[in-house]
Amino acid sequence: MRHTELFTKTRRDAPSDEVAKNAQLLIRAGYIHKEMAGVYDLLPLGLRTFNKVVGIIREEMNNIGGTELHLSALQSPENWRKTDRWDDEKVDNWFKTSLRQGGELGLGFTHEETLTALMREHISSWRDLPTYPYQFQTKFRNEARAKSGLMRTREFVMKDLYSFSRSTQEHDVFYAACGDAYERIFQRVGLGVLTYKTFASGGSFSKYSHEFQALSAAGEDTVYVSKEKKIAINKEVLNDEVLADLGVTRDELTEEPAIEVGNIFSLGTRFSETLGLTYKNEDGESVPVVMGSYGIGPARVMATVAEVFADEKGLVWPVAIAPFRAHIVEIPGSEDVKKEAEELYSSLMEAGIDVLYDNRDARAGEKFADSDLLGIPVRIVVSEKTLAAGKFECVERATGHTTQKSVSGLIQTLS
RNA sequence: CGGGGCGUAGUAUAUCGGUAGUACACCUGCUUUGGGAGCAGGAAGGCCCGGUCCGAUUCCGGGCGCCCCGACCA
Repeated sequence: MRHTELFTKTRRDAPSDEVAKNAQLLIRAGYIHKEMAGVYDLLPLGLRTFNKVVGIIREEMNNIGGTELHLSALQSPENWRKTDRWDDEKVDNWFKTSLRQGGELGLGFTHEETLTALMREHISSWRDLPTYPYQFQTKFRNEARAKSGLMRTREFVMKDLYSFSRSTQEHDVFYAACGDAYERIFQRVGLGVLTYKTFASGGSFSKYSHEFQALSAAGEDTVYVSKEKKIAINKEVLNDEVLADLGVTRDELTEEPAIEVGNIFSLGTRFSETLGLTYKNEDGESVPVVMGSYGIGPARVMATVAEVFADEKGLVWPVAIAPFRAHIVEIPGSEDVKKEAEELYSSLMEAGIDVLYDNRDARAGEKFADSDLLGIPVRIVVSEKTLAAGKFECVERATGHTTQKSVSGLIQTLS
């Protein structure tokens, strides 16, 4: 993409109504726009990174047998009344509205009810199980207090997968596989070393659930971590019994703030029993389906990566989720420089490399500052200097490491 | 939802009971061109409603919005 096609502008100043680093940087760099408290738009650059995160999650979900679908955001109260989650006394973060001709509606904050009810049409035999539908879909949560930029918003896309299994044993196998897939996802987006599969409150059907907590000063959660043993426990469930279960002592753990970037949860038969999702087993008996739910918020993942990797100059993206692989920065000079930059841009595009080409007629200082702020992994400078040298200047955003490369050298490095 | 703070051009800010100033961004021209250029000219602003006052952006009341702390966060 040519920079002149990108309508967003960078800002020198951080917005006065944001304190969170993720929001300040993403807004300054033109990745997102704040619509209101807890509600953000994804601008072209932000959408690119968001989609890369989504792509990684999708691949990993498909790899463990997930099947993508898309459920509605508008929810009829019917199923929620059955599970006793419609009443405002029970669930206080509903956005509710009504139909013109009367009748209540809710904007879904999760999808257990809808999907469980819908699966009654498709699951009737043991032969239909297990199955793992998932979606990337907008959730609405009427949070009492939105905060920390993209970390806690009122409208956000969630990848939510729901597992439908024949037995707890079968469920446990998938639960573990999904946990492993989550580890790969966070590894791939660059949060691997920071992210801990964390023991958390399990609810009525299992002793624990697991949260994936990325250690960060910006985190809202508190976890107790053993970095040696790669064990983490949410503060909410820290007690002697948990310590004994996990074979750690309190002394081995340090208290750390962390961001919950994902969670996996065993639901047992709570929803299937309440909503009547059963199957006939091999003996012809009607048995409730065993369920689990598994969530990741791609925008929160994006914000977490922004938060933990940014430096004083701006964003720093891992290659896997950067909006572009490389940033051609043309330092305006003679027509030859322009021609050279255009040719390089064409060559890289033809080689299938995602590249942003800063073809603006602006000064070097401004272009370098913008390039740093955007955080694209590699900057390729085209100028009178590089033209004279016969090679392009190639700078890694994360390290500042600079090399001189030919077109073929660049294509090789960036492919 | 409790407590605190804030609301002035596109952005970030200043001042003031009487003409609202600055920087960046924007428009025009000239110069400049490897780390957010210079000069000249230009366009652009007081969240809403009410009160006090000769006069309110300023003071008072209410509303709305935003931020922070706490509570809350299947």
